Amino acid sequence: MKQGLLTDRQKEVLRYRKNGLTQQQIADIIKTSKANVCTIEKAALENIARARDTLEFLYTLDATHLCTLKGGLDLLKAPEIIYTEAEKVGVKVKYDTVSLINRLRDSNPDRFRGRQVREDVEVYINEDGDLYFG
Amino acid sequence: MKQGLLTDRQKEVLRYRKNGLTQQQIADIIKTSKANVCTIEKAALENIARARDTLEFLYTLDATHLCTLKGGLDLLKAPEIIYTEAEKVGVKVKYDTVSLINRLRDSNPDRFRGRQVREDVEVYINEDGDLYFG
DNA sequence: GTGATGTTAAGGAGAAGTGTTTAAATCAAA
DNA sequence: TTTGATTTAAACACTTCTCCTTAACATCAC
Repeated sequence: MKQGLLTDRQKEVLRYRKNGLTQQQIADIIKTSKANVCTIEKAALENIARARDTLEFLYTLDATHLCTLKGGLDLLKAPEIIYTEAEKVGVKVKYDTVSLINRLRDSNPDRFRGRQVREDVEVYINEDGDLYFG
Repeated sequence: MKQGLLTDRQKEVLRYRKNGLTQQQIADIIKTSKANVCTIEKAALENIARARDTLEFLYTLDATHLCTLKGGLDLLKAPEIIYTEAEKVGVKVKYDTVSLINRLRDSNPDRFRGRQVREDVEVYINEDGDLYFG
């Protein structure tokens, strides 16, 4: 099985960066353009973020499905819906209104436009009142 | 940015599996063959393993490069090399000979053939004597 | 402004991943 | 042994990723 998201190239660049080299210096070493080094580094960081996100998802498997935030919904109405649903299943949400909205928006910025939910968002909650969005 | 390694299909299958459904039952629900469900589930688990592996790599960034095991090297000679190098940098390796070899082989099975190292393997060590291979 | 650093966009070639089907193989339990 | 569950392999169309180049743009320090 292929293992690890990062390519050899990406690891190489990350190591050099960790050692404080500039993109130009790295470009000289690995014989390519600095633009390319930038691209490779960016891809590497995205891959790391994706890895984190993937493991984050595993939590939703242990959590129970709470509700679905329908596309078109006003983001500011989400907390009340979630609090109500959480109460039904007897769990206290561990986030206040503001941090709940922040968590929601941070979970996947692409799914929101201003105050509006663009696509359906599934909401999961675990025993601790932790929320996950999928 | 695309986020998460798992496709919707893969998440769907994992959720049904978590709920105890058989591959056949899932196949009926999502209207495909059970073989396909198996493939999707397997791919999902591989992706999760890859995510873990990716984050594991981050540790090597905080570690210092110890040495390179050259292709063709006898695997059984690796521990001595590593112990010697670790001593030079003043760190005690936290693995005995046997578990060191196991860790090495587990790190990436493809890189070994029997007792022989096929490709160069970079060895990293951190302050705790933990080893990472890249 | 000049130079160094970093980012972004557009495009291309090759590699890899995904979902799918079909068919065959393994495995455990009734 | 027969049945249900799971796994594997091969093949195919599609999509996405990766690395690369070139060229332009944005910061920031000197």
